[in-house]
Amino acid sequence: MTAALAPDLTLEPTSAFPPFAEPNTGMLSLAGSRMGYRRGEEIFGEGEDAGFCYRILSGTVRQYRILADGRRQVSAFLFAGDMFGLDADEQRRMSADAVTDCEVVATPRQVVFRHAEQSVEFAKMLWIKAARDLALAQDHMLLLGRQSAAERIMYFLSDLARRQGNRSVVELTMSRQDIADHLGLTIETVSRMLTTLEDRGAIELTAQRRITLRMNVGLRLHS
Amino acid sequence: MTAALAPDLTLEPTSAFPPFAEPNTGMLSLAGSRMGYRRGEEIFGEGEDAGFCYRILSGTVRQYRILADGRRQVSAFLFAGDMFGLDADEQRRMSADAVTDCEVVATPRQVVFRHAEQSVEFAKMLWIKAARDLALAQDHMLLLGRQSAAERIMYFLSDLARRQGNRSVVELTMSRQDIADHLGLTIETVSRMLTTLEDRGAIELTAQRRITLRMNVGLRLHS
DNA sequence: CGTACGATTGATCCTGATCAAAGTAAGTGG
DNA sequence: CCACTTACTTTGATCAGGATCAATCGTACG
Repeated sequence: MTAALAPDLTLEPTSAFPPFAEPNTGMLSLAGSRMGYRRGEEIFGEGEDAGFCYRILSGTVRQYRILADGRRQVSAFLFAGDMFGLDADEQRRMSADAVTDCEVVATPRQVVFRHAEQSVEFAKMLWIKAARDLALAQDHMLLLGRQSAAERIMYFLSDLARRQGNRSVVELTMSRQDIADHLGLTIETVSRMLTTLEDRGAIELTAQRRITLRMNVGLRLHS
Repeated sequence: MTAALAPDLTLEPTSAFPPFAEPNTGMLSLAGSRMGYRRGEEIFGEGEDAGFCYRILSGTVRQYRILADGRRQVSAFLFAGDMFGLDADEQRRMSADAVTDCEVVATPRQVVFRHAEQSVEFAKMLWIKAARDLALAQDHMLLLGRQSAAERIMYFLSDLARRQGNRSVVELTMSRQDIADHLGLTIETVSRMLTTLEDRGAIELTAQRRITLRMNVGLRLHS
Protein backbone atom coordinates (compact mmCIF):
# COMPACT_ATOMS: atom_id res chain seq x y z
CA MET A 1 0.00 0.00 0.00
CA THR A 2 1.39 3.33 -1.06
CA ALA A 3 -0.02 5.44 1.72
CA ALA A 4 1.24 2.91 4.17
CA LEU A 5 0.92 5.28 7.03
CA ALA A 6 -2.46 6.68 6.15
CA PRO A 7 -4.80 4.52 8.21
CA ASP A 8 -4.87 5.14 11.93
CA LEU A 9 -1.78 3.45 13.04
CA THR A 10 -1.65 3.49 16.70
CA LEU A 11 -5.11 3.43 18.00
CA GLU A 12 -8.51 2.24 17.16
CA PRO A 13 -9.18 -1.45 17.58
CA THR A 14 -5.75 -2.04 18.92
CA SER A 15 -6.05 0.46 21.69
CA ALA A 16 -4.64 -0.22 25.10
CA PHE A 17 -6.54 -1.01 28.20
CA PRO A 18 -8.49 1.59 30.06
CA PRO A 19 -6.58 3.07 32.94
CA PHE A 20 -8.53 1.22 35.57
CA ALA A 21 -7.17 -2.03 34.28
CA GLU A 22 -3.54 -1.97 35.34
CA PRO A 23 -3.79 -1.47 39.07
CA ASN A 24 -6.12 -4.40 39.50
CA THR A 25 -3.43 -6.95 39.17
CA GLY A 26 -1.74 -5.28 42.08
CA MET A 27 -3.61 -7.62 44.31
CA LEU A 28 -1.84 -10.45 42.59
CA SER A 29 1.40 -9.37 44.12
CA LEU A 30 2.35 -12.32 46.21
CA ALA A 31 5.10 -13.22 48.55
CA GLY A 32 7.97 -14.95 46.86
CA SER A 33 11.68 -15.14 46.57
CA ARG A 34 13.71 -12.52 44.86
CA MET A 35 15.74 -13.79 41.97
CA GLY A 36 18.06 -12.43 39.34
CA TYR A 37 18.62 -13.42 35.74
CA ARG A 38 21.44 -12.39 33.47
CA ARG A 39 20.87 -10.88 30.08
CA GLY A 40 20.01 -13.71 27.68
CA GLU A 41 19.38 -16.24 30.42
CA GLU A 42 16.36 -18.51 30.12
CA ILE A 43 13.72 -18.20 32.81
CA PHE A 44 11.65 -21.12 31.62
CA GLY A 45 11.29 -23.11 28.43
CA GLU A 46 8.40 -24.54 26.51
CA GLY A 47 7.46 -28.01 27.67
CA GLU A 48 8.94 -27.65 31.14
CA ASP A 49 6.90 -28.15 34.26
CA ALA A 50 5.57 -24.82 35.38
CA GLY A 51 6.86 -24.30 38.87
CA PHE A 52 6.73 -20.58 39.46
CA CYS A 53 5.11 -17.42 38.33
CA TYR A 54 6.96 -14.13 38.30
CA ARG A 55 6.63 -10.44 38.86
CA ILE A 56 9.31 -8.25 37.34
CA LEU A 57 11.08 -5.77 39.60
CA SER A 58 13.48 -4.52 36.97
CA GLY A 59 14.59 -5.45 33.49
CA THR A 60 12.90 -6.70 30.35
CA VAL A 61 11.63 -10.21 29.65
CA ARG A 62 10.54 -11.72 26.35
CA GLN A 63 7.98 -14.48 26.01
CA TYR A 64 8.13 -16.51 22.83
CA ARG A 65 7.56 -19.69 20.90
CA ILE A 66 10.05 -21.10 18.49
CA LEU A 67 9.83 -23.51 15.55
CA ALA A 68 12.24 -26.37 14.99
CA ASP A 69 14.04 -24.42 12.26
CA GLY A 70 14.60 -21.43 14.53
CA ARG A 71 11.80 -19.14 13.44
CA ARG A 72 10.71 -17.33 16.55
CA GLN A 73 7.62 -15.38 17.51
CA VAL A 74 7.95 -13.11 20.52
CA SER A 75 4.41 -12.77 21.82
CA ALA A 76 5.20 -10.08 24.35
CA PHE A 77 7.83 -8.01 26.08
CA LEU A 78 7.40 -7.60 29.81
CA PHE A 79 8.68 -4.83 32.04
CA ALA A 80 8.86 -3.87 35.69
CA GLY A 81 5.52 -4.50 37.34
CA ASP A 82 4.37 -7.07 34.80
CA MET A 83 3.52 -10.61 35.78
CA PHE A 84 4.15 -13.69 33.70
CA GLY A 85 4.36 -17.45 33.93
CA LEU A 86 0.97 -17.64 35.58
CA ASP A 87 -0.12 -20.57 33.43
CA ALA A 88 -3.15 -22.69 34.03
CA ASP A 89 -1.49 -25.79 32.62
CA GLU A 90 1.26 -27.85 34.17
CA GLN A 91 3.47 -27.63 31.13
CA ARG A 92 4.81 -24.37 29.79
CA ARG A 93 3.40 -23.46 26.40
CA MET A 94 5.93 -20.67 25.96
CA SER A 95 9.52 -19.90 26.72
CA ALA A 96 10.62 -16.80 28.58
CA ASP A 97 14.02 -15.28 28.98
CA ALA A 98 15.80 -12.19 30.14
CA VAL A 99 16.34 -9.54 27.47
CA THR A 100 18.36 -7.50 29.94
CA ASP A 101 19.59 -8.35 33.41
CA CYS A 102 16.45 -8.81 35.45
CA GLU A 103 15.23 -8.94 38.99
CA VAL A 104 12.01 -10.79 39.66
CA VAL A 105 9.93 -12.11 42.50
CA ALA A 106 9.18 -15.78 41.93
CA THR A 107 6.15 -17.34 43.59
CA PRO A 108 5.45 -21.08 43.49
CA ARG A 109 2.34 -21.81 41.49
CA GLN A 110 1.19 -23.98 44.35
CA VAL A 111 0.95 -20.88 46.46
CA VAL A 112 -1.09 -19.18 43.79
CA PHE A 113 -3.44 -22.12 43.56
CA ARG A 114 -3.87 -22.19 47.29
CA HIS A 115 -4.82 -18.53 47.29
CA ALA A 116 -7.23 -19.10 44.42
CA GLU A 117 -8.91 -21.89 46.30
CA GLN A 118 -9.40 -19.79 49.38
CA SER A 119 -10.45 -16.55 47.80
CA VAL A 120 -13.00 -16.08 45.09
CA GLU A 121 -11.72 -12.56 44.69
CA PHE A 122 -8.25 -13.83 44.00
CA ALA A 123 -9.49 -16.46 41.57
CA LYS A 124 -11.30 -13.72 39.72
CA MET A 125 -8.10 -11.74 39.45
CA LEU A 126 -6.42 -14.70 37.80
CA TRP A 127 -9.24 -14.81 35.30
CA ILE A 128 -9.07 -11.09 34.61
CA LYS A 129 -5.34 -11.26 34.13
CA ALA A 130 -5.68 -14.09 31.62
CA ALA A 131 -8.53 -12.30 29.84
CA ARG A 132 -6.41 -9.18 29.59
CA ASP A 133 -3.48 -11.09 28.14
CA LEU A 134 -5.90 -12.68 25.71
CA ALA A 135 -7.14 -9.29 24.55
CA LEU A 136 -3.55 -8.18 24.03
CA ALA A 137 -2.89 -11.31 22.02
CA GLN A 138 -5.89 -10.54 19.85
CA ASP A 139 -4.61 -7.02 19.26
CA HIS A 140 -1.35 -8.52 18.17
CA MET A 141 -3.00 -10.99 15.83
CA LEU A 142 -4.63 -8.10 14.00
CA LEU A 143 -1.25 -6.45 13.75
CA LEU A 144 0.50 -9.58 12.48
CA GLY A 145 -2.22 -10.59 10.10
CA ARG A 146 -3.31 -7.29 8.63
CA GLN A 147 -0.94 -4.39 9.21
CA SER A 148 1.98 -3.13 7.13
CA ALA A 149 5.56 -3.00 8.35
CA ALA A 150 5.34 0.75 8.99
CA GLU A 151 2.14 0.35 10.94
CA ARG A 152 3.64 -2.42 13.03
CA ILE A 153 6.66 -0.36 13.92
CA MET A 154 4.66 2.73 14.79
CA TYR A 155 2.24 0.74 16.87
CA PHE A 156 5.09 -0.94 18.70
CA LEU A 157 6.80 2.35 19.46
CA SER A 158 3.57 3.97 20.61
CA ASP A 159 2.88 1.03 22.85
CA LEU A 160 6.36 1.21 24.37
CA ALA A 161 5.95 4.94 24.91
CA ARG A 162 2.67 4.36 26.69
CA ARG A 163 4.18 1.69 28.91
CA GLN A 164 7.07 3.96 29.73
CA GLY A 165 4.70 6.58 31.07
CA ASN A 166 3.54 8.24 27.86
CA ARG A 167 6.83 9.95 27.33
CA SER A 168 7.81 10.84 23.80
CA VAL A 169 11.32 9.47 24.22
CA VAL A 170 11.28 5.71 24.06
CA GLU A 171 14.07 3.53 25.39
CA LEU A 172 14.47 0.30 23.47
CA THR A 173 15.77 -2.29 25.85
CA MET A 174 15.66 -5.02 23.23
CA SER A 175 17.59 -5.65 20.02
CA ARG A 176 16.33 -5.15 16.49
CA GLN A 177 16.12 -8.92 16.18
CA ASP A 178 13.82 -9.09 19.19
CA ILE A 179 11.61 -6.39 17.71
CA ALA A 180 11.55 -8.16 14.36
CA ASP A 181 10.53 -11.42 16.00
CA HIS A 182 7.80 -9.61 17.87
CA LEU A 183 6.40 -7.87 14.79
CA GLY A 184 6.76 -10.70 12.31
CA LEU A 185 9.42 -8.89 10.28
CA THR A 186 13.12 -9.27 9.58
CA ILE A 187 15.83 -7.31 11.32
CA GLU A 188 16.64 -5.51 8.05
CA THR A 189 13.06 -4.41 7.55
CA VAL A 190 12.88 -3.09 11.10
CA SER A 191 16.07 -1.12 10.60
CA ARG A 192 15.04 0.24 7.23
CA MET A 193 11.56 1.15 8.42
CA LEU A 194 13.00 3.12 11.31
CA THR A 195 15.14 5.21 8.98
CA THR A 196 12.21 5.62 6.59
CA LEU A 197 10.01 6.83 9.42
CA GLU A 198 12.73 9.21 10.48
CA ASP A 199 12.95 10.54 6.92
CA ARG A 200 9.22 11.14 6.97
CA GLY A 201 9.56 13.02 10.22
CA ALA A 202 7.53 10.60 12.30
CA ILE A 203 10.35 9.73 14.68
CA GLU A 204 13.89 10.69 15.52
CA LEU A 205 16.62 8.11 16.08
CA THR A 206 18.24 9.91 18.97
CA ALA A 207 20.53 6.99 19.69
CA GLN A 208 20.68 3.41 18.55
CA ARG A 209 18.31 2.39 21.27
CA ARG A 210 16.54 5.64 21.94
CA ILE A 211 13.78 7.00 19.74
CA THR A 212 11.85 10.22 20.00
CA LEU A 213 8.30 10.10 18.75
CA ARG A 214 7.52 13.23 16.81
CA MET A 215 3.76 13.10 17.04
CA ASN A 216 1.56 12.83 20.04
CA VAL A 217 1.33 9.23 21.00
CA GLY A 218 -2.01 7.91 19.96
CA LEU A 219 -2.70 10.41 17.24
CA ARG A 220 -3.10 9.30 13.72
CA LEU A 221 -0.36 9.59 11.19
CA HIS A 222 -0.85 11.38 7.92
CA SER A 223 1.96 9.98 5.79
CA MET B 1 10.88 -20.37 0.67
CA THR B 2 11.16 -23.03 -1.98
CA ALA B 3 10.62 -26.03 0.20
CA ALA B 4 7.70 -24.27 1.75
CA LEU B 5 6.27 -27.45 3.04
CA ALA B 6 9.44 -28.94 4.38
CA PRO B 7 9.37 -27.87 8.02
CA ASP B 8 6.84 -29.60 10.22
CA LEU B 9 3.69 -27.95 9.26
CA THR B 10 0.96 -29.13 11.41
CA LEU B 11 2.46 -29.95 14.70
CA GLU B 12 5.21 -29.02 16.97
CA PRO B 13 4.82 -25.87 18.99
CA THR B 14 1.48 -25.16 17.47
CA SER B 15 -0.01 -28.43 18.57
CA ALA B 16 -3.47 -28.57 19.96
CA PHE B 17 -4.46 -29.12 23.52
CA PRO B 18 -4.16 -32.46 25.16
CA PRO B 19 -7.39 -34.43 25.10
CA PHE B 20 -8.07 -33.88 28.77
CA ALA B 21 -8.56 -30.23 28.13
CA GLU B 22 -11.80 -30.08 26.22
CA PRO B 23 -14.18 -31.81 28.61
CA ASN B 24 -13.25 -29.56 31.48
CA THR B 25 -15.22 -26.64 30.22
CA GLY B 26 -18.22 -28.91 30.34
CA MET B 27 -18.82 -27.69 33.82
CA LEU B 28 -19.19 -24.24 32.41
CA SER B 29 -22.38 -25.27 30.68
CA LEU B 30 -24.93 -23.06 32.28
CA ALA B 31 -28.61 -22.57 32.06
CA GLY B 32 -29.60 -19.99 29.51
CA SER B 33 -32.00 -19.22 26.76
CA ARG B 34 -31.82 -20.85 23.42
CA MET B 35 -31.34 -18.45 20.55
CA GLY B 36 -30.90 -18.59 16.81
CA TYR B 37 -28.85 -16.44 14.46
CA ARG B 38 -29.04 -16.31 10.70
CA ARG B 39 -26.02 -16.74 8.49
CA GLY B 40 -24.13 -13.44 8.52
CA GLU B 41 -25.99 -12.04 11.48
CA GLU B 42 -24.00 -10.23 14.14
CA ILE B 43 -24.05 -11.73 17.61
CA PHE B 44 -22.17 -8.91 19.26
CA GLY B 45 -19.93 -6.08 18.15
CA GLU B 46 -16.75 -4.53 19.44
CA GLY B 47 -17.40 -1.78 21.95
CA GLU B 48 -20.85 -2.99 22.96
CA ASP B 49 -21.71 -3.79 26.53
CA ALA B 50 -21.13 -7.46 27.13
CA GLY B 51 -24.46 -8.86 28.23
CA PHE B 52 -24.26 -12.56 27.52
CA CYS B 53 -21.91 -15.40 26.96
CA TYR B 54 -22.72 -18.22 24.58
CA ARG B 55 -22.39 -21.91 24.00
CA ILE B 56 -22.87 -23.11 20.46
CA LEU B 57 -25.35 -25.90 19.84
CA SER B 58 -24.98 -25.90 16.08
CA GLY B 59 -23.40 -23.79 13.38
CA THR B 60 -20.17 -21.86 13.00
CA VAL B 61 -19.26 -18.52 14.58
CA ARG B 62 -16.37 -16.23 13.76
CA GLN B 63 -14.74 -13.88 16.24
CA TYR B 64 -12.87 -10.95 14.78
CA ARG B 65 -11.55 -7.44 14.96
CA ILE B 66 -11.75 -5.00 12.14
CA LEU B 67 -9.84 -1.86 11.21
CA ALA B 68 -11.50 1.34 10.06
CA ASP B 69 -10.56 0.63 6.45
CA GLY B 70 -12.14 -2.81 6.52
CA ARG B 71 -9.12 -5.00 7.09
CA ARG B 72 -10.31 -7.85 9.25
CA GLN B 73 -8.60 -10.42 11.42
CA VAL B 74 -10.64 -13.44 12.36
CA SER B 75 -9.07 -14.66 15.58
CA ALA B 76 -11.05 -17.88 15.78
CA PHE B 77 -13.81 -20.00 14.34
CA LEU B 78 -16.11 -21.61 16.86
CA PHE B 79 -18.20 -24.73 16.47
CA ALA B 80 -20.78 -26.77 18.34
CA GLY B 81 -19.73 -27.16 21.96
CA ASP B 82 -17.48 -24.11 21.98
CA MET B 83 -18.07 -21.22 24.34
CA PHE B 84 -17.47 -17.58 23.54
CA GLY B 85 -18.27 -14.09 24.72
CA LEU B 86 -17.11 -14.91 28.23
CA ASP B 87 -15.27 -11.63 28.58
CA ALA B 88 -13.89 -10.25 31.79
CA ASP B 89 -14.45 -6.66 30.71
CA GLU B 90 -17.73 -4.86 30.40
CA GLN B 91 -17.06 -3.78 26.84
CA ARG B 92 -16.58 -6.21 24.01
CA ARG B 93 -13.08 -6.23 22.58
CA MET B 94 -14.13 -8.35 19.62
CA SER B 95 -17.05 -8.80 17.31
CA ALA B 96 -18.70 -12.15 16.72
CA ASP B 97 -21.12 -13.22 14.07
CA ALA B 98 -22.75 -16.25 12.55
CA VAL B 99 -20.87 -17.82 9.66
CA THR B 100 -23.74 -20.22 9.13
CA ASP B 101 -27.17 -20.32 10.71
CA CYS B 102 -26.52 -20.98 14.37
CA GLU B 103 -28.22 -22.16 17.50
CA VAL B 104 -26.72 -21.08 20.79
CA VAL B 105 -27.48 -21.02 24.48
CA ALA B 106 -27.07 -17.51 25.82
CA THR B 107 -26.35 -16.98 29.50
CA PRO B 108 -26.33 -13.53 31.12
CA ARG B 109 -22.86 -12.68 32.30
CA GLN B 110 -24.41 -11.68 35.61
CA VAL B 111 -25.32 -15.30 36.13
CA VAL B 112 -21.77 -16.32 35.36
CA PHE B 113 -20.38 -13.81 37.82
CA ARG B 114 -22.74 -14.99 40.49
CA HIS B 115 -21.57 -18.54 40.01
CA ALA B 116 -17.98 -17.45 40.09
CA GLU B 117 -18.53 -15.66 43.35
CA GLN B 118 -20.07 -18.67 44.96
CA SER B 119 -17.79 -21.36 43.68
CA VAL B 120 -14.04 -21.29 43.66
CA GLU B 121 -14.13 -24.29 41.37
CA PHE B 122 -16.23 -22.39 38.88
CA ALA B 123 -14.00 -19.33 39.07
CA LYS B 124 -11.06 -21.57 38.34
CA MET B 125 -12.80 -22.91 35.27
CA LEU B 126 -13.19 -19.37 33.96
CA TRP B 127 -9.50 -18.88 34.42
CA ILE B 128 -8.61 -22.13 32.69
CA LYS B 129 -10.88 -21.31 29.79
CA ALA B 130 -9.23 -17.90 29.34
CA ALA B 131 -5.77 -19.41 29.67
CA ARG B 132 -6.61 -21.98 27.03
CA ASP B 133 -7.88 -19.32 24.64
CA LEU B 134 -4.70 -17.40 25.32
CA ALA B 135 -2.55 -20.38 24.39
CA LEU B 136 -4.51 -20.77 21.16
CA ALA B 137 -3.97 -17.10 20.42
CA GLN B 138 -0.24 -17.55 20.95
CA ASP B 139 -0.23 -20.50 18.55
CA HIS B 140 -1.93 -18.30 16.03
CA MET B 141 0.54 -15.46 16.50
CA LEU B 142 3.36 -17.82 15.59
CA LEU B 143 1.42 -18.83 12.52
CA LEU B 144 0.69 -15.26 11.46
CA GLY B 145 4.13 -13.93 12.21
CA ARG B 146 6.37 -16.70 11.02
CA GLN B 147 4.72 -19.27 8.80
CA SER B 148 4.34 -19.42 5.03
CA ALA B 149 1.01 -19.43 3.21
CA ALA B 150 1.23 -23.18 2.58
CA GLU B 151 2.00 -23.86 6.21
CA ARG B 152 -0.90 -21.71 7.35
CA ILE B 153 -3.36 -23.53 5.10
CA MET B 154 -2.14 -26.97 6.12
CA TYR B 155 -2.25 -26.10 9.77
CA PHE B 156 -5.74 -24.70 9.42
CA LEU B 157 -7.00 -27.79 7.64
CA SER B 158 -5.38 -30.12 10.15
CA ASP B 159 -6.89 -28.15 12.98
CA LEU B 160 -10.34 -28.32 11.41
CA ALA B 161 -9.93 -32.05 10.85
CA ARG B 162 -9.03 -32.51 14.49
CA ARG B 163 -12.01 -30.51 15.65
CA GLN B 164 -14.27 -32.49 13.40
CA GLY B 165 -13.23 -35.68 15.11
CA ASN B 166 -9.93 -36.41 13.39
CA ARG B 167 -11.58 -37.39 10.18
CA SER B 168 -9.63 -37.00 6.98
CA VAL B 169 -12.54 -35.35 5.17
CA VAL B 170 -12.90 -31.77 6.30
CA GLU B 171 -16.07 -29.76 5.84
CA LEU B 172 -15.40 -26.06 5.37
CA THR B 173 -18.36 -24.19 6.74
CA MET B 174 -16.79 -20.80 6.03
CA SER B 175 -15.93 -18.95 2.85
CA ARG B 176 -12.48 -18.48 1.36
CA GLN B 177 -12.64 -14.87 2.51
CA ASP B 178 -13.21 -15.98 6.10
CA ILE B 179 -10.28 -18.37 5.87
CA ALA B 180 -8.10 -15.65 4.37
CA ASP B 181 -9.00 -13.26 7.16
CA HIS B 182 -8.18 -15.91 9.70
CA LEU B 183 -4.81 -16.78 8.19
CA GLY B 184 -3.67 -13.28 7.28
CA LEU B 185 -3.81 -13.98 3.55
CA THR B 186 -5.95 -12.90 0.60
CA ILE B 187 -8.76 -14.91 -0.86
CA GLU B 188 -6.74 -15.46 -4.05
CA THR B 189 -3.77 -16.84 -2.17
CA VAL B 190 -5.98 -19.23 -0.24
CA SER B 191 -7.54 -20.46 -3.43
CA ARG B 192 -4.25 -20.82 -5.24
CA MET B 193 -2.59 -22.56 -2.32
CA LEU B 194 -5.37 -25.10 -2.15
CA THR B 195 -4.89 -26.04 -5.77
CA THR B 196 -1.13 -26.07 -5.33
CA LEU B 197 -1.46 -28.40 -2.36
CA GLU B 198 -3.77 -30.60 -4.39
CA ASP B 199 -1.21 -30.71 -7.20
CA ARG B 200 1.39 -31.80 -4.70
CA GLY B 201 -0.89 -34.54 -3.49
CA ALA B 202 -1.30 -33.20 0.02
CA ILE B 203 -5.05 -32.73 -0.20
CA GLU B 204 -7.97 -33.41 -2.50
CA LEU B 205 -10.60 -30.79 -3.28
CA THR B 206 -13.51 -33.16 -3.17
CA ALA B 207 -16.00 -30.33 -3.42
CA GLN B 208 -15.77 -26.57 -3.10
CA ARG B 209 -16.22 -26.79 0.61
CA ARG B 210 -15.04 -30.31 1.28
CA ILE B 211 -11.40 -31.27 1.39
CA THR B 212 -9.81 -34.65 1.91
CA LEU B 213 -6.48 -34.65 3.69
CA ARG B 214 -4.15 -37.07 2.05
CA MET B 215 -1.72 -37.56 4.89
CA ASN B 216 -2.41 -38.54 8.43
CA VAL B 217 -3.39 -35.49 10.31
CA GLY B 218 -0.52 -34.40 12.43
CA LEU B 219 2.22 -35.97 10.39
CA ARG B 220 4.83 -33.87 8.79
CA LEU B 221 4.71 -32.94 5.14
CA HIS B 222 7.56 -33.66 2.81
CA SER B 223 7.05 -31.17 0.01
C1' DC C 1 -33.19 -20.57 -17.03
C1' DG C 2 -31.11 -16.67 -15.48
C1' DT C 3 -29.03 -14.25 -11.78
C1' DA C 4 -25.74 -13.48 -8.19
C1' DC C 5 -22.35 -14.66 -5.26
C1' DG C 6 -18.35 -17.26 -4.43
C1' DA C 7 -14.21 -19.49 -6.26
C1' DT C 8 -10.60 -20.04 -9.51
C1' DT C 9 -7.16 -18.57 -12.67
C1' DG C 10 -4.08 -15.33 -15.04
C1' DA C 11 -0.92 -11.26 -15.41
C1' DT C 12 1.59 -8.08 -13.12
C1' DC C 13 3.20 -5.42 -9.22
C1' DC C 14 5.23 -4.46 -4.80
C1' DT C 15 6.36 -5.15 -0.07
C1' DG C 16 9.31 -7.24 2.59
C1' DA C 17 12.83 -11.19 2.51
C1' DT C 18 17.30 -12.62 1.39
C1' DC C 19 22.11 -12.21 0.43
C1' DA C 20 26.07 -9.43 1.09
C1' DA C 21 28.96 -5.87 2.85
C1' DA C 22 30.11 -2.06 5.71
C1' DG C 23 29.57 0.71 9.65
C1' DT C 24 29.21 1.44 14.85
C1' DA C 25 29.66 0.74 19.66
C1' DA C 26 31.12 -1.41 23.65
C1' DG C 27 34.06 -4.04 25.79
C1' DT C 28 38.83 -6.73 26.74
C1' DG C 29 43.33 -7.63 27.21
C1' DG C 30 47.98 -6.27 26.31
C1' DC D 1 45.30 3.96 26.69
C1' DC D 2 44.70 1.82 22.50
C1' DA D 3 44.38 -2.05 19.20
C1' DC D 4 41.47 -5.81 18.61
C1' DT D 5 37.41 -8.48 19.11
C1' DT D 6 32.68 -9.22 19.01
C1' DA D 7 28.03 -8.22 18.69
C1' DC D 8 24.68 -5.30 16.84
C1' DT D 9 22.96 -2.14 13.28
C1' DT D 10 22.63 -0.01 8.91
C1' DT D 11 22.69 0.10 4.02
C1' DG D 12 22.74 -1.79 -0.70
C1' DA D 13 21.35 -5.04 -4.47
C1' DT D 14 18.43 -8.42 -5.81
C1' DC D 15 14.77 -11.83 -5.29
C1' DA D 16 10.34 -13.91 -4.37
C1' DG D 17 6.07 -14.69 -1.94
C1' DG D 18 1.92 -12.98 -1.81
C1' DA D 19 -0.97 -8.92 -3.06
C1' DT D 20 -3.46 -6.58 -6.47
C1' DC D 21 -6.06 -6.00 -10.62
C1' DA D 22 -8.92 -8.27 -13.86
C1' DA D 23 -11.49 -11.77 -16.01
C1' DT D 24 -13.78 -16.15 -16.16
C1' DC D 25 -15.84 -20.04 -14.22
C1' DG D 26 -19.10 -22.66 -11.02
C1' DT D 27 -22.68 -23.45 -8.32
C1' DA D 28 -26.62 -22.56 -5.61
C1' DC D 29 -31.01 -20.50 -5.86
C1' DG D 30 -35.13 -17.91 -6.99
